[in-house]
Amino acid sequence: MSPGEDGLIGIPFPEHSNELLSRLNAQRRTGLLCDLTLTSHGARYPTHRSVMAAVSLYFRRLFGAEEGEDGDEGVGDSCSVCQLDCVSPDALAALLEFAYTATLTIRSSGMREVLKGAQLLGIQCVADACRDILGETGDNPTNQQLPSRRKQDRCSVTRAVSPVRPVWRSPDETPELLPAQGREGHPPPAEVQDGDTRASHLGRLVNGSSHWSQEFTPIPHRPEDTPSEEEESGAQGRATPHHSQSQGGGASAGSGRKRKSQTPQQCPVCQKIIHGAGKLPRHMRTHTGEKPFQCSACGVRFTRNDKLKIHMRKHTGERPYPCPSCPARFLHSYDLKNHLSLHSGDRPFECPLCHKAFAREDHLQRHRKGHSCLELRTRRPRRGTDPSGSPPSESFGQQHLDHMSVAAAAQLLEGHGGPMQGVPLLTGARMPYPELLWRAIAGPVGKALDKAEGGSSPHGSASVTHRTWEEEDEEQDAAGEEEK
DNA sequence: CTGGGGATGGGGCCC
DNA sequence: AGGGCCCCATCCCCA
Repeated sequence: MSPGEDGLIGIPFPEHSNELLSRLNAQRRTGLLCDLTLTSHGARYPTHRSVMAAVSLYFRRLFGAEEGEDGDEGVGDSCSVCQLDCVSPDALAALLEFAYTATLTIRSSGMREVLKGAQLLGIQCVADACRDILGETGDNPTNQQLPSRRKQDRCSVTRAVSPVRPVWRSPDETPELLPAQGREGHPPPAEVQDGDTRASHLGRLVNGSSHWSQEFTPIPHRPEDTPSEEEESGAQGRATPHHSQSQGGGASAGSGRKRKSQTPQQCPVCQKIIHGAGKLPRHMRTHTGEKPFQCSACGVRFTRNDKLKIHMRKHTGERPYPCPSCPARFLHSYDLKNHLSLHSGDRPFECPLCHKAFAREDHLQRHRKGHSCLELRTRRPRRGTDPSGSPPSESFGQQHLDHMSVAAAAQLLEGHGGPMQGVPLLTGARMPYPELLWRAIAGPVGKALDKAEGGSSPHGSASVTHRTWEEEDEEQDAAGEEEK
């Protein structure tokens, strides 16, 4: 892994959004922290402004939470009741349920009312889903879990504002949805189409489908390296990053990164470039923790099916790698390789400092990381130089030479020097998340905390130090001056 | 501290 | 392009 160039790492918590929504819903049901009550024909629905503003463009604009709005015109905190008689109570309840559960549960007979409410309130995905069902299957009562879709004719979308605006008579009065009339700070609807006459009491209403859809139109100037919501969610799951190739004739929105045509793909979480076609989903599971491959014998789960396959050898007793020199058999080919070095007595991995030889490279690394090689610790090299100060063993091949230089640098950062210039060392997902987080924040504050807590990370990984060579140099220099 | 086994994640090759 | 299979490097754990 290329150590995070910017020192930032992403630690996903896939369940967070669900848990958050679930708790908000629980608060709604108990009325806890509810600061907004929606009413419809006498029915009252306690809710949260922030949630409604998040889910509904109407409320976003109502509360002045829309980007670029200063909120001056928004409804102040004093208003707590919003009368929405234009939306039927059942539809309003369904939309609120959707807002807090991400699931729309409605009767087919109420589909049209929900569609109308979704259009009025600017809940685009619900409106789209309702239209799809009404248009495609009409009265399909079974399809109650409606997918969130953005399928629409974006070519016809024009910049539009809320077709309706609330009227607040006083802080204690309830607002009503009325036709927009050029609200200050907002241009009037750029394109007002023939209205839905069913909402007659709202006066001239627009066809909500196009007026709210702009809300979900991809932002053309979105930074190139910022994954969209769709990319994010897709990458967090098993899907590969993608753009819909057919929407709007392709080519336009988002400048169309064509990852699919490129073998290397960048992880949206850790920014690592993953080589190999189809390898990104595999990598993403290291972030999500998803382990879709379960052993049928013992239930242990794995992130990869090839690891499960190897695991199954433990149950079947299969050890496909026999040693030609002894009866030993092994699960892995590299286990056999390690084993063969025992027969040959080869110890090709020699510590350049104490010249102790090891049969395995990782054992050499461990040796050099640990406290066994005192010479390394006393003769600490400057950062960026070969820690040994001498060429490695001649038994090393060139490939090994290259490896050693890299490994040595990694060791310096990992085990002896700490992150270079405070940049956390990204050593891969093998490091537990708390440790990764600790390293991510292990800037000056983290180091100070580290020293204050005896040099241990929050969960006791005392072997991890965050001191840099510069820090040690400074300390040594200071000590030298004190001696003078 | 060391040797050894096993787990994990990335890359290459192939289908 | 996606996935299977394999190898490799690295890490963790235990004796």
